Formats: sequence, C-alpha cells, structure tokens
Amino acid sequence: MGRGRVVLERIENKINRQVTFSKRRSGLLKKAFELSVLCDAEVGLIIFSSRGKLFQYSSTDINKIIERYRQCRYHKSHAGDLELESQNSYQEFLKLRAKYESLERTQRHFQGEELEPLSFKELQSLEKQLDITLALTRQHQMKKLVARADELREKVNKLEDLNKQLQSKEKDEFSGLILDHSNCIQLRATQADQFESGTTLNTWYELIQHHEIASKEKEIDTRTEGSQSSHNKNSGWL
Amino acid sequence: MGRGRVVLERIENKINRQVTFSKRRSGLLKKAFELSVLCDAEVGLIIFSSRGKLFQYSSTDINKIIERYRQCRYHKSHAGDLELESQNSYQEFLKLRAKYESLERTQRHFQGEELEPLSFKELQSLEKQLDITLALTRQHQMKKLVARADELREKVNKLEDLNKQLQSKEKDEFSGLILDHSNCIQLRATQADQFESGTTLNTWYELIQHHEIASKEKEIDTRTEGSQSSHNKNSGWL
DNA sequence: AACTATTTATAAGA
DNA sequence: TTCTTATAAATAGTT
Repeated sequence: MGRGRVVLERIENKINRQVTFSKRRSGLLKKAFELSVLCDAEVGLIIFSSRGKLFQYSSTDINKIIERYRQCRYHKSHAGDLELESQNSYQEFLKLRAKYESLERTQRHFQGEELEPLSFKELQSLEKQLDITLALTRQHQMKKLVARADELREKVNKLEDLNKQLQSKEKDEFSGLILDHSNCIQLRATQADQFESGTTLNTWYELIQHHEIASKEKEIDTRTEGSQSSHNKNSGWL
Repeated sequence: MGRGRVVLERIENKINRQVTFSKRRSGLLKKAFELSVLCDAEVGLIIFSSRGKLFQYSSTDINKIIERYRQCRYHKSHAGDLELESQNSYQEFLKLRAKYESLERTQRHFQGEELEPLSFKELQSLEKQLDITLALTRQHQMKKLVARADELREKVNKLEDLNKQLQSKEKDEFSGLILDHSNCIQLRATQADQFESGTTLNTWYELIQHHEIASKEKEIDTRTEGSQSSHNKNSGWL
C-alpha cells in the first residue's frame, strides 16, 4: 500500500527505516485497538524500536494479559520445551510466594502480633499449641541440663581417677578440692531429677556455668591433654 | 477497507464478529511481523479471542520481550513494578525459597518440633517468646469475652424494656423469667472482670454459649422483630 | 508533517 | 471455512 511494492527485508536507509517504523507502528497500534474493540478480544502489543524505545498497547492491564498468556501456555504444552520450563518455574514462584505469605501470617500470630482479627476459637487453638510447645521447650531445656550434668560428672570422675594417680605419685595438694567439687555436682544432678517448673531453670543454668568456670581453672592447673577439647565443646554448648 | 465503512464498536452478530476476528487477526499478525523485519524492531503480540483462544506473534523469544518491557517500565516509573520485575528472576526465586525454608524451621520450633538441635540459649529465648504470646493470647480472649458480655448485657436491657412495655399492655407471663435472666448475665460479667487464668476461659466460654441458646429460645417465645437480626450476629461470633 | 498514488486489508457476498 | 471482489484503509515515496 503505497507507491511501490515493498520487499520484506530490513530497510537499510536509516531515515527511511525510521519513517516507516513510525508510520507502521501507529498503524499496528491502531489495528490492535480496533481488533480488541470490534471482536471483543484481549490484545497486548509490545514494540521496541531498533534504538530501544518502547511502545505499547493493551486492551486491558498488560500484566493480566501476560499472566493469562503464561497460564495458557503452561496448561497446553508438553514437557521438554525450554520456554515451558520458565513458565513452570514462574508458576512455582507464585505458589511459593502464596505459601510464604500464609506462613508469615501464622508466624506473626505465634509472635503475638495481629491477634485482633482471630476468632475466639482460633485464639483458643493457638493458646493450646503455645501451651504444648512451652511444655516441650522446658522439657528440652531440662534434658540438656541433665545431659550436661552427666557429662560433667563423668569428667569429674576421670579427674578424680587422675588425681588418685597423682596422689600416689606426688604430694597431691589438689585431691581434697576435687573431691568437694565432685560432691557438689552430684548433689545438683539429684536436684535436676526432681525439677519441674521452667522459671528456675535459669538459676540452675547459672550454677552450671559457675561450675564450668571453676572446672576450667582446674584444668589449666592440672595441665591434662583431654581437657582442652572438652573445653571447646563447652563453649559450643552455650 | 472493505465494502462498507466500519463503526468502531463491538460487532454484535456473533458469526460476523468471529469472521472479522479471523481476518483482522491474521492481518495484525502479518503487520507485526512486517514491522519487525522492515524496521528491525522487537515486537511481541498476544491475542485472546473472546472465547479465550490464544494467538501470538513475537519477533524474538516472547519472555525476553516481556522481561525487557518490565525492565523498561521499572526504570522509568515508580516502584510498583519492582515486584513484577523480580518475579521472573531465578535469583529472586532462590532467595524466596531460602527465606521460606528458614521461616518454616522457625515455625516448626513454635510448634514444638525439632527442638533437639536448638542450644540452651535458643530454647530459653523461645520459651520467653512463647510466654509472652501466651499471655497476649489469653488477654485477647478475655477482651473478646468481655466485649461479648457487654453486648449481651445491652441486649438483655433492650429485652427488659420491651418486656416492660408488654407487661403494661398484656398479662405478662414472661417478665419474671427475663429479669432472672438479666441478673444471671450481670453476675457473669462481674466474674469476667476479676478473671485472670487462661485455663478457665473455656468454662466461661461455655457459660456464654449456654446463655446464647437460652436467649435464643426466649427470643422465639417473645416473638420480637429485632431479636432475629441479633441472633444472626451471634452465630457469626462463633 | 502533508500529500497522493498505489498497494494492501478486509467487509460483504458466494 | 475459504474464495471473490468492491472498496476502505494504510502507507511508500514525494514535497
């Protein structure tokens, strides 16, 4: 349509190409619009000029059209298609985001935020869960403390043995001290077995910490090889 | 272009519309192709027919065109498109997944699962958080109950007034009954003000539920207009 | 950016 | 749907 037949190849003359682009571009946009109106179609058209300028027409929100396009392709096509893979992952992304946001909401409830919109029954069930978890948390703290006490008792026994050996060889000025120490640990472990409430765990934890410092000092005094590695283990436990 | 001038509005005749769609669609696709070749432009065209069938042309990979479009829009306009742009990125996907998994882990802790790997200090901080949330949860339940009691008291007052009116007009065999009822509600509301522990909330909740059933029965007996709507409100609250 | 000769697209009919 | 054809619309080349 014009004064000469058009050959379907890139127009080499830059000015000419630019002019043709401008004319045909507006023609294309107009026709896209007409199609959407006349035939009740959803049309999305994106054009980049060779110099990178963007032109766009869409009968409705272009993101919706793109979304619909992806869905359409996703449901229709078969596996192995590369293009398909990326749409698949896009779907996955949307799914993951939805899951994430839902989880985030639940998380906020557990942190005591946004409780207002919850119904009474939801609050009740949350309370129940919190009670259960709280009990479990204390139970686990207990377990850790008892295990730690056992470990320490074990170590003390070893130190005792070592000290007995030293006693028989040397003058043994430390032996009495370490025996005291051992008694102390055993007494505390007995307390732990009867232990119930979570509120005094802290106090107990501090007791153990104090012991560890004392123990460490002794290790330095006695200069045993094995004590260094078990000391590292201690700091990890905190 | 055709044997008559075209009015730019939806073609009402379905057959006609379909035919026009078919013709113009192929015309549009052809012109999109020509533009891309002649002018060295990047063109993406998506068409959905009114019945949802997809047609598409793109000079290069359409996902690249969409990506480029979003980048273009993002760099030019406001932050709203930031989200859209990042959706396609695999990096973003990985980031989100990492966040999700981390959140999932925390969530499991709140549900009392996988507590073993936690250190003593982590367990302590979890316990603290649980205690806080538990208190908040009970507080919110209390709030709801008190609000509900107020609401009910209000309603009872209205019923009382109504009954007084009925008393003065009729023989009034219900009046004594409703006064008893009112006293009962006020007594319970007083209990709520002194309420502290979460463990008995359930009992209180049941008391209110019983009241509501009783209240509903009376509403049916007294056959008042307003009571129907407030009854609907009750079921929503559960 | 306008003009206009021509080509192209397409509405209506078959 | 597809083909045909008359005609409207688009546009290549020119000013």
